[in-house]
Amino acid sequence: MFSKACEYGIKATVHICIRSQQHERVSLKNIAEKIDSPIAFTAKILQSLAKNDIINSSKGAKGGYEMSEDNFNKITLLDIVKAIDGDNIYNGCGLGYKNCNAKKPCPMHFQFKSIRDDLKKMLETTTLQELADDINEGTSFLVR
Amino acid sequence: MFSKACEYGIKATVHICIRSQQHERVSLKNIAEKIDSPIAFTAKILQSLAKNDIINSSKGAKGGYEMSEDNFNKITLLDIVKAIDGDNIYNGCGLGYKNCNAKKPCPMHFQFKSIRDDLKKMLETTTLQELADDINEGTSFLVR
DNA sequence: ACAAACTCGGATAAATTTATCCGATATAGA
DNA sequence: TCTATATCGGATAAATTTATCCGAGTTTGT
Repeated sequence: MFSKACEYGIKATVHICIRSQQHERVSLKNIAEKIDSPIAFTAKILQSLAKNDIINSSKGAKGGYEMSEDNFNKITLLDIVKAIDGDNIYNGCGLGYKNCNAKKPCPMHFQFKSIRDDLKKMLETTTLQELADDINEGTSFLVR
Repeated sequence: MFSKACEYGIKATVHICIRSQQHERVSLKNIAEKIDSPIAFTAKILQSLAKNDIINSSKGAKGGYEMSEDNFNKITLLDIVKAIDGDNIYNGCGLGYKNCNAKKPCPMHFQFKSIRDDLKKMLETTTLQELADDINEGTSFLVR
């Protein structure tokens, strides 16, 4: 469904959000350990999340990544997915046609559209804060 | 969403179904031209569809691919997707965890599950016959 | 029996995604 | 100012997906 880069990006952002709620900055090393991801690859993903203003990064000693409090309930899964995988997964045609629309639909168009719309809606209504809170409450689990 | 191999596989099967409704066998070359796919790559995909009993292949002169009439309304999109991409897209965890379930859910688990279930339901209730009929009626389009 | 028209399947190659390495640069603290 | 600790970012490598090539085998029709 999502690329590995995107999976890592979501996990990382959730972890950063949780720690930022506790006013703690986290290092790349810490993140990669927590979410069990390759460290250097994770660095690239975090860079791109930072460039997209989803997280903030600080260089140097005591540096690391954090999320601004304002962003807790502003950033959604959609922001992350869009930044890493682009919008193809919830906007693109199921058969890969570039010119597929209601006027000239591919055979799967209408069946697919409602699923894509649901997916998009889910992504854009799920905030990082919700995800973090669930984990804090023990309702869901990031680390296995 | 789906791999390119899977997209080609769906398009090819729909085309084969349409021609089989007209009692015509189609060659690899004809299929690849119609669905605008790389011919040799398409051959591999057709081989795997044939091995999964979704289509039948015949070697030699006048050979090619066809679908048995019985299969028109038996084969669904799910059969094709399962044969080519596996079941991960509608069964797998959104964050890639292998041990993600209602008892130990990942942060996206429940939001995702309903979408995956919808996707699976759509795939397993859409038959090749329906797709072919829509095209025959001019309601949808395979060739652009 | 032979030739033409096909698919099969193994070996490669190209493209993309995932992953690693490392020097450059920035920051905190002694 | 110096050192330890971080991220940044460019180069490279490994793995996977996509795509190509071609000889072998099969079938039809002559």
